[in-house]
Amino acid sequence: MEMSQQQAPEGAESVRDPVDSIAAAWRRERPQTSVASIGVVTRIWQLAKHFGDDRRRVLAEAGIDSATLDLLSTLRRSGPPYTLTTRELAEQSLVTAGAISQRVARAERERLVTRRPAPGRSRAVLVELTAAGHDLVERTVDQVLSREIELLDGLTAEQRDSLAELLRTLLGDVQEKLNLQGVSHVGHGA
Amino acid sequence: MEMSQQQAPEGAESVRDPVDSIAAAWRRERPQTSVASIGVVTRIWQLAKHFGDDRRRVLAEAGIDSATLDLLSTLRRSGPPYTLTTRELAEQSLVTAGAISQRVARAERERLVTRRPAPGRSRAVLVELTAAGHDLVERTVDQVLSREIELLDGLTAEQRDSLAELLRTLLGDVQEKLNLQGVSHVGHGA
DNA sequence: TAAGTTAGATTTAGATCTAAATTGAGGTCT
DNA sequence: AGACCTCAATTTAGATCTAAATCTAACTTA
Repeated sequence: MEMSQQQAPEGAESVRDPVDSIAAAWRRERPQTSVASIGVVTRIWQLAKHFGDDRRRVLAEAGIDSATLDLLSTLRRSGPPYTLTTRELAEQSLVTAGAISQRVARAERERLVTRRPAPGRSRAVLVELTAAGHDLVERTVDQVLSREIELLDGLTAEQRDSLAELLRTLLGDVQEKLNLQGVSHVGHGA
Repeated sequence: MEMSQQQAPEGAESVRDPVDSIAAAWRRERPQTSVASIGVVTRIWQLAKHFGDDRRRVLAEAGIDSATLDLLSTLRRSGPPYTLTTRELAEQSLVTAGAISQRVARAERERLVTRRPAPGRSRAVLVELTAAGHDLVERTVDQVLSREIELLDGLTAEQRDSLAELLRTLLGDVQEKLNLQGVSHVGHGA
């Protein structure tokens, strides 16, 4: 249950949407503040919030949550034998190792995955999709992705592509700056 | 403590970054799946995660969390008398009314805001920034916004502006589709 | 005015996450 | 061999959020 908002137009120049109003308000209240990032960062933040909230609602009807779908999708996408180590899962999911342990434990409790020590000399743990887990992904992934396409359909294909291109550049920069390399999708992350 | 990731190149065509690999993996595993949204949605999701994680780290050093800064910033930005109703706060923060109650209760415990019933016939509650809350915002907002500018500085000014423009369009569409109107910033939301 | 309704804020229950502490298998050094 | 060390996974502690239940003041209506 998320809130919505209304914003009265604000400062001097053209205030074209509520995010512009935020920048305008800062300029008015603290003229020395640099608001150059707001138009990009706040909109990314809000879009992610909306996408995430919407996905939660879509998935609630299917009886699964985003974190679990993220886990199952990562395994499904990896192809047969649908098995990854917990480390590989953590790398792709952008969450801590502790969160992965908990996600796997939950999914295991629901019989969506199994967990076993890797053969050989490693301490790794292998997580494998069960038939039930596989079925659940097949039933839900397309729902989630079609809903996303619906949410994007106000953009022309050209706009969508230039947006994707700019985001790719930015994400690459940011990951480099954070000394990270992140990924995942359908799980937002799927 | 978030995880990073590495991705081996994948499918047939040009796989240019880890997000492309996700789309390529879906095309390989489920050719009927529509992956058109992934290049936009997943990148937005990951960027929001990185921005959020980074902000958390920046703010931890200053002894404040993103949710509290979001609250204080919204009040600060609104200008004198730095007072808003809880409803106004919820509208701008994109979180539930319950979350706002809890945020305000925490901030009140730390003497960063005060809370009192609105005069007149309404049931509204007025939340007002204290001097300590005002000081804390002044000390931290610029830190947060400069850090964001740093994270964006791989883009040229033109790229940043077209990105902001495309995001504005998309956010407008999405809010309309969700029958919402959302906002906030410096709080990611600030 | 009394009963019932509405609307906004708060509280509660339950889930999830991060960061830190712990565990335990393997490997190393002497 | 025995004592350490290292690394990955797990567990724990604590924080926060959503959704739903509750509370209560302000209205409505007969």
